[in-house]
Amino acid sequence: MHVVTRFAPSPTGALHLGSARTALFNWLFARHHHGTFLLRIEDTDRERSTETSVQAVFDGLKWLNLTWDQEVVFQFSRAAMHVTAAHQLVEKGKAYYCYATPEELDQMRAEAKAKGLPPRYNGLWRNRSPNEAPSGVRPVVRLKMPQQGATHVDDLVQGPVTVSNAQLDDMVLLRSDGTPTYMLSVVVDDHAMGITHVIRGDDHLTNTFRQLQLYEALGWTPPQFAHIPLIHGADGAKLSKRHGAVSVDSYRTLGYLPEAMCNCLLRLGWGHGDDEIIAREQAIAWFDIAHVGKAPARFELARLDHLNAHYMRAIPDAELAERLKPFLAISLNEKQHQRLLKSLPSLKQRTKTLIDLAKMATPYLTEAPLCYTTEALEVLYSPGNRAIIDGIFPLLAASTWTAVALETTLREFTEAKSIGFGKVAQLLRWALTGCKVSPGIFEVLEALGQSESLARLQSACDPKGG
RNA sequence: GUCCCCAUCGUCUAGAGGCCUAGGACCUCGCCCUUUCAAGGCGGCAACACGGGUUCGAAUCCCGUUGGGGACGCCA
Repeated sequence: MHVVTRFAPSPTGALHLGSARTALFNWLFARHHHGTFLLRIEDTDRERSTETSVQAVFDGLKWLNLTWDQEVVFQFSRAAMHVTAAHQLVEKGKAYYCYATPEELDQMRAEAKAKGLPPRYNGLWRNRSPNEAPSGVRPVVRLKMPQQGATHVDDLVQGPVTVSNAQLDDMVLLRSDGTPTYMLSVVVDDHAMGITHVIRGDDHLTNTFRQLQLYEALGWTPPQFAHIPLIHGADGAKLSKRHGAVSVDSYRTLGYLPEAMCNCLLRLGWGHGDDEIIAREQAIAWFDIAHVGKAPARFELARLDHLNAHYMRAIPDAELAERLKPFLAISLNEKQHQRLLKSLPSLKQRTKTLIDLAKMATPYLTEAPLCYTTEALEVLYSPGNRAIIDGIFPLLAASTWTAVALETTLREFTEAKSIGFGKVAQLLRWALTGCKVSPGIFEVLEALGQSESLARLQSACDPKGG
C-alpha cells in the first residue's frame, strides 16, 4: 500500500508547536513508508484566513526541513467540488435544507442543556418540506445522521472508540451563503487526494465520528485515523498563547536550531527505547505510530535548551558560523570571520542558543579599545592588577603566539612573582574580553591574535570605560 | 451539563503478566577535572494516583474511585 499523509493547517495565525509536531509525524510516517506527504491549506474560513499565515506555514515547514510532495492544495479553490458533493447528498435524500435561525439554534441548545442533554441541533427541518420554508431565510445544508446505533473507529493511536449516534447531531455541510464547511471539505479533499492515513491532534477525535458518517453517506472508504495527544503547557492545559512562546517562528527567533526543535517535538509523545538524540535519518527509520503514546505531553524549555546545546556542538564550525550570522549585530569582514571560526569550538561548549552564542562571540569580533563595564573597570583599575598587566605586557609582546608558548610564558611569570595563576588568568580575561566568563585564556589569546591582544591590554591599562 | 480520552520520578519517557529490589534522558544536588564559565566523567535524590478483583505471579489485564485533558459552531 502506498501511504499518503497530509498536513492540513488552517492559516489563521502563526505555525503552532502542536501543528508543527503533527506535520512532523505525518512527514515521518510518509517518509518511513516511502509514501507521499501532502500539504493542504484549509482556508475555507475566508474571514480568518490570511496570506501572512499561509506564508508562516510555508516558512515554518521549510525551516524545519519538512518538505512536502506535489503542489500545495488550497482548499477554498476546490469549494465547487465540495458543494457538488453536498448537492448530491441532498438529491439522494441524505442531506437536507435547514432554515433554522441562529436564535432558534441557541434556544434548542439551551433547552437540551437544561434537560441534561448535550447541546445539539434537534433536527427541526430534518423531515420538513422546503415548501414550509420561511421567506427571506437562506438555508444551510445538513447531513442526515443516523439517529440509532453507534459509530465506531479503530484509531491507530487511541484504539477502538465507539460513540452513540444520539450524541451526534445533523452537522452543517453548506453554510447559508452556500460555502462548504470544514467537515465537508476535509472529507471530500482527503478522499480526492487519496489520503490513506489521517494523523492529527486528538482534539479532532470527536469530529471523526461525524466525518465517518459523511464517508458512509458518500459511499467512500474512510482513511485510517491516528489521533495523537495534544501538547500541553507546564500547567497541563492545551498549549496556548498564555504559555508564552508557542509558535515555531518564535523559537527560531530565540536562537534555536531546527534540528533541535524537531528532535524535541519528536520525543513529545513518541519514544524509541532509551534513545534521546535522534537525528533526521534515524527518525525516519524508527518512526512508527505504534509507539505514539496516548497521554498528552508537556512542553518544557529545558529539554529544548539541552538538545539545542547538543546540536550546536554537533554542527561543523563553518556551518554554525553561517547560521549565527543573522544573530550578530554586525556583518563580518574576513578578519572577523576568521576570528569567529577560531573561537567557535570553545564558545559553543558554553552556550545553549544562537543568541547566547552571538552574545559571547561579540568580544572576539570588536576591535580595541574595548568599552569596559564598571565591574570590569573596578578590576582593571586596582593598582596591584595594573602592575601585573604591566609586567605581563612585554613578555607577551616577545612571546611566540601559540597556546603552548603563551602558557609557558605565563606560568613562568606567575611562578617568578609567586602569584596564583588563576588570579592572572582572570585578570587577563577581564582585560581581553571585558567579561567575567570566557573560554580558556590561551584560546582567547590565540583566537584574538597577538596584535589585537596587545592592543586590548594597552587599552585596559588606560581604560576609557563605557 | 453530555460524550470521549488519559494516568510510571518535578518533566519527557522505557515497559506488550515473571527479564522490575521499575531502566534512560532533562532538571536538580554532590564529587572529579580545572585559570573563570561551560563541556565531559562519576555518583545522589526522585515514580508505577487510589481501591477492589483476575492470576502461582500485575506497572502491565478487568471494574470502580479520584485526578487531569479534550470535544460539544453556519471555526478549523
